[in-house]
Amino acid sequence: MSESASPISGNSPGSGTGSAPRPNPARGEDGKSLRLERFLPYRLSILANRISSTLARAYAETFDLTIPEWRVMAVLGRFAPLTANAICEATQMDKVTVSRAVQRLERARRIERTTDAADRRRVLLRLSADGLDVYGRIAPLALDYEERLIAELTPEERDALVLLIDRLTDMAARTEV
Amino acid sequence: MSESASPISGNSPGSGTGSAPRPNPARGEDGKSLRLERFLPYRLSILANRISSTLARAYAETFDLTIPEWRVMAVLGRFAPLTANAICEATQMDKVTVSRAVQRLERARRIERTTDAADRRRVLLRLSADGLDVYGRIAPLALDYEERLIAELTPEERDALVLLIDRLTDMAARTEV
DNA sequence: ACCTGATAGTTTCATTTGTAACCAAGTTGC
DNA sequence: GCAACTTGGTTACAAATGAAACTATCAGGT
Repeated sequence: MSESASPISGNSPGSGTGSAPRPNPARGEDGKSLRLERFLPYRLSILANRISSTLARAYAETFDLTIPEWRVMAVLGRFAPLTANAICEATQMDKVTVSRAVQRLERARRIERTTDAADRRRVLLRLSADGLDVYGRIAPLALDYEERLIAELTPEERDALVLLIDRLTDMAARTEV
Repeated sequence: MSESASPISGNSPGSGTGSAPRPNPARGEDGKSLRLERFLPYRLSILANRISSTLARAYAETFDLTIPEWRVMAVLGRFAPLTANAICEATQMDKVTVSRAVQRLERARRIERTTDAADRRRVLLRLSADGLDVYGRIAPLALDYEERLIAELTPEERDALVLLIDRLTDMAARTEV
C-alpha cells in the first residue's frame, strides 16, 4: 500500500453540513505554517515505526523474539560476556527493558548468566549455543533487509543518510523544545 | 549527555572472570557483520524516539497533551471539519488511538463534535475556540524546535534529508524482511 | 419493507511499557 | 567495623497500546 498520498484523501466529509474542510493557515511567527505531513519529528516517527514494526513482526513470527530481545542478542552476539548495565549502554534501552528481555531469553535458553565473582551484584551474560545459532540465522536476515531498504540509494546517498542521522541524533540530544 | 560514544563504553565487565568481551564476528553471507550501532533500523529508532520523547515531555508539561492528541489537533488546526476516519488517514494512527485522543480532547473542551446529518455514523470534528488558541501556541513551538534540530544543516542537506526520508518511507512500505 | 454485508466509531481485554519503589552487594568515611 | 551512600538489577503498579469484538448506521439486492 502506497500511503504517501495526500493526508486528506478522497472523501470530503463535510458534505452534509455544507462546510467542506478549508485550510486554516495558523502560521508560526516566522510565517511558516505547520503541516503535520512535513513535520520532521512526525515523518521520522512514521518511518522508524514502519521499519520497526516490519522487523518486529518478522522476528516474532520466525523466532518468537521481541525487538528488545533481538537487540540484546545482537550485542551479545558481538561482545560477550556483558553485564546488564553494559547492554543498557550498548542498546540505549533502559534497565527495566533489558532486565525483562534477558529474563525471557534466559527462559528460552538463548542466553546464560553467571554471577560475577568479583562483584556479586553483577550478572555476566552470554549467548548459549542455541542462542548463538539463532543469532547466526537472524543477523543475515536483518542485514539483508537493511540492504534492500537502501537498495535504491546511490553510495553517495547512503553516506549522506548515515551522516545526517548521526548529526540529527546528536542535535536531538542537545536540543530542548 | 552525549551518548554517541562507543556502545561498549568504559567499564570492562569481565575482569573478574578473566574473559574480556571479545568481538564475535558472526558475519552475514556477504561477509558483512552486524553491528547494532550501525544498523539503520536501530539508528532510526533511536533518533525518532529521542525526538518524540522530547516533544512528548514538552507537550505534556506545558499543555497536558499526548502525541496522538497533538497530532489530532495539528490536522484539525489546518483542516476542519474532519471525520475520525479522515484523521486516521492524515495522521497514520489507527482508529482506536484516534478515538481515544478525540475523547480526551473533547473532555478538555479543545475540540467539538457534531454528528454528520447526512450520515449519522460520522462524527465531524473541529477545534473549539479554546483548542484553536492552544493550537496557535503549540504550532510555533513545534516549528521552532524543528528548526533548531536542523539548524546546523545546510539548505542542500535539508533538501537531501527530506528526500531521503521520503524515499525510505516509500521503500519501507514495499519491503518485507 | 427486510435481510445481508459494509462502514464509522467505541469498548473490552490482554500485553507492553515506563516510573518509581525496592532489595542486595559493594564502597566510603569516621 | 558500622552507618550512610552508591551501584546493579528486579519487582510492582499504573498508564499506554493494539487486536478483536461490539454497536450503530447505511447501502444494496430481493
